Amino acid sequence: MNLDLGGDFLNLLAPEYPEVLVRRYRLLRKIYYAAPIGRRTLAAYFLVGERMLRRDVDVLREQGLLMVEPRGISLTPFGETVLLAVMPYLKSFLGLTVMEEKLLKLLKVKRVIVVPGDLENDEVVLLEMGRAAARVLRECLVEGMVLAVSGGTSCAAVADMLPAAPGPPGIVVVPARGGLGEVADYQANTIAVQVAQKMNARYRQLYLPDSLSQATLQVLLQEKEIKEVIALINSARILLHGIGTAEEMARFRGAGRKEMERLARLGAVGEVFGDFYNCRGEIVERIPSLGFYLEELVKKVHNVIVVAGGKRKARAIVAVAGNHSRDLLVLDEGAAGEILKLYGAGEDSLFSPGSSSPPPGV
Amino acid sequence: MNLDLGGDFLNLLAPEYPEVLVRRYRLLRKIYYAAPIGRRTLAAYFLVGERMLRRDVDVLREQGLLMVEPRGISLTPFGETVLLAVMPYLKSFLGLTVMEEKLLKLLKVKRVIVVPGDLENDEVVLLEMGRAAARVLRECLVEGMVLAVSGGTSCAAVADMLPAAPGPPGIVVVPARGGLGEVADYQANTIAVQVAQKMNARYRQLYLPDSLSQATLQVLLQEKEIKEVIALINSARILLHGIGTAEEMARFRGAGRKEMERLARLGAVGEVFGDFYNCRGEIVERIPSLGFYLEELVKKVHNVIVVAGGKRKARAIVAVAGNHSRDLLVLDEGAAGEILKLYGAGEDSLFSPGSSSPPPGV
DNA sequence: GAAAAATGGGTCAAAAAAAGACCCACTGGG
DNA sequence: CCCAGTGGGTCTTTTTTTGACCCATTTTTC
Repeated sequence: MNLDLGGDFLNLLAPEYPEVLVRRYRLLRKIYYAAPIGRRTLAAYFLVGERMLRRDVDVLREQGLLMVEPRGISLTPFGETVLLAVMPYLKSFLGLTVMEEKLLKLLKVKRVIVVPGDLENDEVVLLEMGRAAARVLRECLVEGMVLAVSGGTSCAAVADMLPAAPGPPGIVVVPARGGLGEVADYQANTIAVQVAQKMNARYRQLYLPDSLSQATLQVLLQEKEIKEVIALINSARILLHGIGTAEEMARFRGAGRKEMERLARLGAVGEVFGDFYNCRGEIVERIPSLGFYLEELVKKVHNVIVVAGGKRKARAIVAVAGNHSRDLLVLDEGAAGEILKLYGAGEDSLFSPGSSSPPPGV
Repeated sequence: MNLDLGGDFLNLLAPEYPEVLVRRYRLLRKIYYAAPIGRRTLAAYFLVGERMLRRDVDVLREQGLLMVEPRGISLTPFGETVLLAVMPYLKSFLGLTVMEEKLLKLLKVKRVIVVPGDLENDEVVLLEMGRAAARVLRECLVEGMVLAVSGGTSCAAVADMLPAAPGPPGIVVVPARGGLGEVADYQANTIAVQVAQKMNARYRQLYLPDSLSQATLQVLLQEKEIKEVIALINSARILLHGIGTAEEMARFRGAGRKEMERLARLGAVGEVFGDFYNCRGEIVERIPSLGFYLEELVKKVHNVIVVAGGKRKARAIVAVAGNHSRDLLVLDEGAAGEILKLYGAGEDSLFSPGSSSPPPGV
């Protein structure tokens, strides 16, 4: 699709246009996810004045894209259609399509989806990523498969956005790891349940705290229930997981200051399943938790789907997906832009303010 | 190219954008043809305030598309590049591409080029049409061919825009008709000379007033000089001509009121070479002028190129090109839109104010 | 069922941007 | 040499935008 070039040319004639376009799109998207929602709530969300937001709402209402009712603002059916239909064009327009192509070359992934926006500015981006991943996830499901899901906000978003419709028969959903001291909503166990219920599938739980002494772990691993679940995990054909930054994950696991410094010295930037990766994708530290590690698992799994977003995760994503094969990577524009800025030819964008794009001059 | 749909979707989010886009494009184009040109002159041309025009100029200057110097405003090399490159995208954006496809089906022409804008609002459209026709014309030229050109402003524009570069050897340019009482610049003779000189080709002139008594005509036709030129005309392989509206042409030939009424009664709407066509493409009246008529000529000619624009010529164009084979029709958005409104599924556009496009609502 | 929170619509004044109408120094072609 | 035409600057007026409210109503919550 050679729309990009044309879009760029057209933008030279009306350089102020992309900004409003993106602003209105974000508005539309937010309403889609939060409807019915009020004017003031929206204004607070986007950190703009109430009146300013009102103007955009008025324009979009006049276009028949949204309706404003006493209970709040929502999309019209037409608005929903447009929101969905406009996505590929907007992606082309924003250069996300070429970003995807660049990332395909840069990373060791079979497929890349870049979602417009930045997780760190706009939380609906997380839902959007979840929706994208969920759609692909459903396509991958085959009768009788075991699906392993990890924890974290990203995976939770996938579960959230998964349409509630029966999947193929015989699917079993298992958590890909034990419980971490997280909020229940973001635990692998919780997410596994949610996914299974939406698809009307079976599920198993893994009651195994993540941070245990080796001795205790060995004892627990003899338990029949736990052994069974671990066997299931190891037989998974689909694996869905997120990526953590080394710093956040270490802090999260209650690492002391000494340990943090050690990780930094080792160059750890990304974390998955207790394994810490440096920027070249080498595992520099692993927290012995369960009897399996990601690397062995990944080799047997048919489809590995990764979901991660936000600028701050750029390095972590490259660390994990740069040298280890993944089948699908869903990320956001913020992370994608940062990755290309760090490791490839960077492209600045509109969603992430601060990096304005000066015209090429003559 | 499915850019149109995307453009439409994107326009739903920013409905005010197409207007500025077109306005800036017209500005750029006008400067291209009239550079160096001053702010005030431009403002007068577009019928807008000086300050308003200034803003657009400022924006485009900041984009590096044009430079403003003491002698006036002109395009930068980059601006010229953009102006040329943006054309196909703009045409898609404005729906001209689909217009071309519709016209191909509606009319009996092998190829259609619709130029953005309306001749009647913006005179550079004429030049733009001329440029488009000139480019194709040059492609058609083969060594030793005879090229017959007609008169009128449209053909004059083609001659104007023809790049001054030698064509294939042995080309002979002849006027396709005798002199009409027109301004010299628009006479077929003049245009033939201009075309020939630009291509460094030979040419012949036809000194034969268009409106003569049959008797006088017969005498003149015995002249060796004239017989030779007529023979050349009849051997032409390329024919370039415009289209006149019946009314204007009749008035132009000094028709009385009675004759005008007669033509109207006959349903004459278009005129070419003294032949008047009704809307079904039938010749309802012919002014005996030379020994040849268009129909016989067209059959022998390899390439017939027609250039005509302006809303008021819509009916005439259909009358001539609707039932008589033509190889290339160059027209403007105004005429194209009017034709489709009259004879096909009309599409309203931005160049022709007055026909705003309301959103489809829900 | 009542109270509380949130909704859209409206209004008004302040602020900012746009627009119009100039004047001025200067260039460049005739 | 002159003078029409040029861009730049500036002033005021007008329009638009923006912010900050209040109000009647609906919806939710307790």
